[in-house]
Amino acid sequence: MTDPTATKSAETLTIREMCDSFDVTPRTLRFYEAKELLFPIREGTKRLFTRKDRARLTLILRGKRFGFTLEDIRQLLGMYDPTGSNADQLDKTCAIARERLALMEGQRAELDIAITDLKAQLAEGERLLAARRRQAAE
Amino acid sequence: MTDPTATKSAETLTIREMCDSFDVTPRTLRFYEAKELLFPIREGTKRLFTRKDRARLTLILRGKRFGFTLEDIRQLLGMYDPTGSNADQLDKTCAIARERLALMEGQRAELDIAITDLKAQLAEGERLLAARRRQAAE
DNA sequence: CGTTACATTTACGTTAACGTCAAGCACTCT
DNA sequence: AGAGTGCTTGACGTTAACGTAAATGTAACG
Repeated sequence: MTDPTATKSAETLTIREMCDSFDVTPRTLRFYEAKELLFPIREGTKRLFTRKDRARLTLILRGKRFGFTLEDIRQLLGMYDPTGSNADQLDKTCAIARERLALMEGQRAELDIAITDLKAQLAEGERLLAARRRQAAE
Repeated sequence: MTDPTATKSAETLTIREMCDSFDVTPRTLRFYEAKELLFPIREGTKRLFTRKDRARLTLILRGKRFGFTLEDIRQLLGMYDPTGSNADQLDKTCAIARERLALMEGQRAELDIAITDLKAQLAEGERLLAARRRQAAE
């Protein structure tokens, strides 16, 4: 037992299980693999997604929601996974991370502005609506 | 003076002035006009951008930074500009705005998570780097 | 052993948001 | 009048991030 060749089941997910739990299509997962964002185990011809793949996918999907490109995300993922981290590779990755961080904090500030703006406009819009309803009720 | 046919200058900007002050290309402005996001005055063959256009462009560019599509943004702009706002049009626009608002607040929450995550990873990365430098100095 | 049910690869299609010519007006300067 | 500069309208090209279809494989079920 715990046969090293028996990589299947329990800890790993099939492509379908993966799709269901993350709400993505198989095409997307294969695409991410082609772009070297995920590295599922190949059991014969099929793919088996590990815990690491799941963690990475979580980060990928999160990154996407902020307009980062997959290439941006691929570089950032180096940060979360220390494979092939020689000295100046890690250094570069840190530099990238600092840039992104600054970018994200700027984005947060802008988002706050946008939220405040939109709230104000919404209030105004609803004020107008209320006024019209009063008008219509006369 | 204040000739109503003389729509040019002072209050309005040419396409180039517009491009320079917003850091976009002419192509972009024409594209936005084609998509009905901007409505510059046509002085003969040329475009003249009004104060309203500038306000709209500010909002467009802001919206873009959060991954909203131009179509999303076009709908939101109805909110900020009450032209053609009959009763249930305004109502719909408010509904859209509320959705977006919820979306943006969710996005802000996630952004906070992502920032915290990235900060932690960055700290870890730099800790590793420091350790290696001590190693290399021995 | 046939077929049903997914998985896989290959490859072309699609959408958004512009970029990049090409060719022609419109002004202005000389 | 000629030259230059900038603006205009097509119209085709491009990139990212997948969608979708076709052909093949394969694992399990009855």
